[in-house]
Parts: sequence; C-alpha cells; structure tokens
Amino acid sequence: MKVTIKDIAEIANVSVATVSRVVNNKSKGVGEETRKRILELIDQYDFQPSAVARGLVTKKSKIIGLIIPDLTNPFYPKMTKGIEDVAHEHGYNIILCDGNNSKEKEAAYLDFLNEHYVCGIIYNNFHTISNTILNKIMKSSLPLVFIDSKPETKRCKCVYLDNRKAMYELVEYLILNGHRKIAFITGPLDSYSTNERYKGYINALSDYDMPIDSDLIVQGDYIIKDGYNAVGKLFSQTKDFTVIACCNDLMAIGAMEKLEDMGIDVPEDISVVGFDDIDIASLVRPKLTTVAQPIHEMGREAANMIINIIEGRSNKIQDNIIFKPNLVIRDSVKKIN
Amino acid sequence: MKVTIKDIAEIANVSVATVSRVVNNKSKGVGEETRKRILELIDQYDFQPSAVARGLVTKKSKIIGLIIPDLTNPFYPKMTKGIEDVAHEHGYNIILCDGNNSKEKEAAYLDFLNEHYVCGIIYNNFHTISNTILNKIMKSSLPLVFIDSKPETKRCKCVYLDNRKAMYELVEYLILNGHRKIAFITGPLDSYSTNERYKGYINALSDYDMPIDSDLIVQGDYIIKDGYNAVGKLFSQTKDFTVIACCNDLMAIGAMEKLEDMGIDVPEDISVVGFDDIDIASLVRPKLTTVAQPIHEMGREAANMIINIIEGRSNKIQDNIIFKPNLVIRDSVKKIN
DNA sequence: TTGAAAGCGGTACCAT
DNA sequence: ATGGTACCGCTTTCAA
Repeated sequence: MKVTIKDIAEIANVSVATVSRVVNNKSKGVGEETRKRILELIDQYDFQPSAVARGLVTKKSKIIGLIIPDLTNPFYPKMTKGIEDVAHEHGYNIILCDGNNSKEKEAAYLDFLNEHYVCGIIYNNFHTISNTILNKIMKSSLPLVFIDSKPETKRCKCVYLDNRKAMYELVEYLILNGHRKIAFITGPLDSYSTNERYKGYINALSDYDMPIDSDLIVQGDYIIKDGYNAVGKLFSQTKDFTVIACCNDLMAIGAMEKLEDMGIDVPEDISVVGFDDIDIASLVRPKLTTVAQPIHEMGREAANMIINIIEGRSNKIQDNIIFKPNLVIRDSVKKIN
Repeated sequence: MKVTIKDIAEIANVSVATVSRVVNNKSKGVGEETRKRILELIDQYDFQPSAVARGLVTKKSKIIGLIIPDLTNPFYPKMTKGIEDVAHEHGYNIILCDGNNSKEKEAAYLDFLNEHYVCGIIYNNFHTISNTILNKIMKSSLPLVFIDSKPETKRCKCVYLDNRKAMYELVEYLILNGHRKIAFITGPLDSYSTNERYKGYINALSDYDMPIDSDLIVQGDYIIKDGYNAVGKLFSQTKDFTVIACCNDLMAIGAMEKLEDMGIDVPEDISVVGFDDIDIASLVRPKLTTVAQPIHEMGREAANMIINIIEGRSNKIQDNIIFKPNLVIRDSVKKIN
C-alpha cells in the first residue's frame, strides 16, 4: 500500500494539517522540532503526496499539455525540447500528445487534457480545427498557446514563423538563380502554415510575372514517402520544370530519393529545395538548400508565454510572436541561365 | 467555471449518483427517460467529468507513463508510436517523458509519474539505475515494463533486442569481409544495451582470435556530434583500422561526416557500420550498413505487456520478450582481402 | 504552533 | 429506478 499523509500524521502523532504544512514548505506554523521529526518520517516511509488529490483541491497541476502533429518528423522533437527546457526551469512537466496528423485524434487529445487538470495547453494545430472545438477550448478558459500554427477566426496567443515570407524568399532565390518552371510539393492546404507557404509561392511567382501552372503543383502529407510519390505524379503531369520546391525537408528528401532512382541528377538535372532545416537536411547528398525555422527558440518562447499566462503575468504577454525565417543555401540548387 | 456532476444533477433534478451512472454507461439503474434527459444536459452544458476526481477514488487512470532517453534520436519516436498504437486501441493514453540522457532526470520522472496515478510505467532505462531507485519503484507495486533495457539485479518484465547477438553478427560480418582492425565507437557502458553491444564486439573478436586493442575503442553519447568527434579522437590514437563499428546509426552518420571532411572515402578507404536502422540510415550516401531493431513491434509488445499486467491477465505475461536482430547490408562496407 | 473540519468532484455501496 | 452518503488524499480556513 501507498503511504498517505494520514499515515504520516498518525505515526508522528500530529494532525494532517501539520504534515501538509511541512510537505509544502510553509515556513511558519510548524515548530522546528516537529518539522524535523516529520521530515524524517517522510523520508523513512518514502511518502510521496498524491498529485491527484492535491490537484483536486488546488485545481492546479504544474503540467502543461502539448499537442503536436507527428513525433516522427524530427522538427517536432526539436520543438518539444525547447518547450521542455524552459518548462523544467519553472518546475513544469509536459504531457506530450502525438496527434498523428489526424484531426480527430487532435480533438480527442484536447478533451483528454481538459479532463486532467493540466494547467495549460500548447497546441501545434495541424489541420485547421473547427470553430466548435475552438470555442470549446476557449470557453474552458484554460491557458492556450498555439505554436507553429494560428487559427484564422479567433484572436489567440500564437508563436509561429512568418511562413509566407519564408517560402517567398525561397522561391525568389530560385527565380534569381534562373529558374522559371518551379514545381511545388505542398502539404494539406487546411493547415495554416502550409497555406501560408503556398501563398508565399504564389506571391513570388506573380511578383515576377510568372504563370501559376496547376500541373506543377502536387500535394503530400509531410512524410518522406509522399515526397517520393509526388515526384512520380509530377512527371506524369508534365516534364517541364527545373526545380522542385517542397513544403518540408522530409518531402524534399523523398523527392531526391525518387529522382535518384530515376537516374536524374540533383542538382545538375533538377534542383530541389526543402523547408525546416532539420538535421537530416545537411546529411543527405547533395546537402539540401532549405529555409530554417528557429524551432528550438520557438519552443522556448511558447513555453515562456504559457507560463506567463498561467502565473498571471499578463503584462508580459503579447498576442503573437512571429519569427523570421533564415535561408540556408547548400548544394541542391543549380544556377541556370 | 467548469460544470460539475453536481451541477448536472441539480439541473436534471436527480442525484449525482444517477448522473454518475449515465456518465459511466452503466446499462442498468437508470430509466430510459432519465438517461436521455441527462445525456442531453451533458451535451448542452458540455460537461466533462474530472479525471482527477475520478482518479482519486478509483485509483486508476488509463494513463501509462513512458520514459525514454532522448526524443531527438529518431529511434525513440518510432518506438513511442508502436506503444501509442496499442495503448490507444485499449483506451490508454501516454505521458511521454524525455530523460535527456540524464540519470537524474530519469529518476525525477519516475517520481513524477508515481505521484500522478499513472496506471503503469514503460521505462526505457538508459544509464543503469541504482538499486535504491529500482527498489522504490518496485515497492510502489506500480506495473512496470522495461523496454530496450534490463536491470541486471532484479527480476523484471523486459522487452528488448538481443543486443549482444546483434553486434556479434555485425562484427562477424565485417570479419568475414576481411576486416581485421575494427574500430569501435561505443556508448556509455553503464547502459545495459550498450554494454551488451560491447560484449558482442569483444566476443566476436575473441572468437576469431583477434586481439582487443583499446586504442581502437572510443566512447560517445549516441548523438551525431559524438560520432564526428570520436573519429578525430580515433585518428589521434591510431591509424590502423579499416572499419568503424558504431553503437548506433546517429554516431555512424557523424563518423561518416567527419571522414568526408577529412577527405577519406567511405567505404573505399574506410568502412562504417551503425546500429538501429533508423530512417536516415538509408538516406545518407553511401547507404549505411547496419543492424535493424524491430522497434515499432517492440513498442507494441511492451504496451501489450503492461496492459496485460494492468488488467490482471497474468496468464499472458511472460518475463522477457527478446527480439532478434536483422542485419541490413547496404553500401558502407568494403570487402577487402 | 497546532488541530478540526469542510470541501474538491467524483464513485460505489446501501437504502428506499 | 433512484437517492443519500461515506469516502479518496489532500489543502485551507478557522479555532484553540
């Protein structure tokens, strides 16, 4: 059996109130003598207060829920580390929920976290959620911070990259290197950040008076295999492109694999660029040109933000923290005439 | 304010007991009429029962704690997915704790999980834990399953790969390909699986009458950078080796980076092998020869095991589930004479 | 300095 | 088919 506060109180011949005081380090209200005795008992009997019982009365929990789209995309573990770092500095723990790229699972996790007295939620919303769900969370008045995402319809606290600008700069870089036929492997367009990237692509093309060709655009789901398959699809639609811009590095790497299998040289025959700058980007050959997100830092900021909200330092809280992208030029793009 | 079971009872003009019955889907004890009315109210007021209050009385929680060494090693997310898959099939959720390769953090998480009425812990123990801690967990009688690890001193439920055999086969493969000077980048030797791999290396050498040369052995911490640095260290000690065997793929990839930077060709000048077969292994060039762990399946088995324990199906529970390794031959090893 | 007792939001047993 | 109520393990007044 687990030893409870009652047990300790009994053994120490004091009330539970007194034990509670020493457990919670209340400086006053307990005699030096008693405190010492209780402390010893706690140690001896290995007493651990039940966070559940405590949570029931305090309604607080030092636990922050984190919902991400997919654990196996290295981008998210890196973000998670950033969040965990500052959470731990402040004594908070993280419950990590992997939504598996599924809207339903995300919603289920939202419920799950709500039921468990987490003291806040950091939500990397992938597929745009319905207003119903959004309303529900916001009505629960649980501190909520969006990371790498942003609901279009509500005013929320958000930490994200300027995705549109990022993709714009990336495509512009391609254009300045002489590319005129730019294929695009997009993600699901009901994802906020994907949609922004898409707009960045479109904007760049139109700013440079280049036509939008739907044959040049295919969709994937942000995993390697989809990049691989997308290239096949692309070639079945047209052969008239000199570079493939991908909405993330994973798909870019998949694309490069497919091109290699087809005997097409990167970047000699066709160039490829990615997005995110995960570690693998510099490990593949040719090294991938991509745009970096300061993901660890974004994680840290999101954690800071939610802790500020939780602890009521409203003066320090801004609505949005928007990060700037950073173009990382490596070896996967050829300059052409 | 959050609406409670009491609120619903009041509005519905019934007792909390009745509401509790319908919330928990007790088929009997509630009239058709009443049930319908309450269900409507629950929906209308968006009532979510507090898992915390419930946990306090039932002492159960449908939450399994999972402790892993390092989220940024793709090996662990893959394992986590396997665990989550079957956990969800059975209605359980996972609290993921990243021990950050630190013994202290692992111990802290163990405490954390203990305090929170998780109904079981799956523990990927990295640095061998002390008996004190081990005793403490086992005394708490919380269902506990070790994955990819195994305490040496106690009888526990464990799911793991036969690491020794795996490394033995890998090294044997090198020997059969003519390699006689085999460098070894190990991990921390107080890790069970690392230690087993080390033994596999030693055993293979001695079975083939090859000497153990300590200059050929350097230690890293399972991250890319360590593989990179280890190669530098290796060359400062000796130049007399034809292949580098690494205790995981990440370090192997780091090693290949360093070799490339030094202008040394893999596998022409020096061969490299890894361990794990994470996705990246087949993405780098040359493609990495390595030994695969059926990690997703291992995750699934660990989850099955702990759920069997939790739900008291003791007949189905064996002490250890040991998986067989699978040599994956790619392009990073040269056959020499 | 210390203790008694009222909850927190549920569950489950015992009556009715 | 329902309701009343005693807990679960803790925190937090309020009194002593």
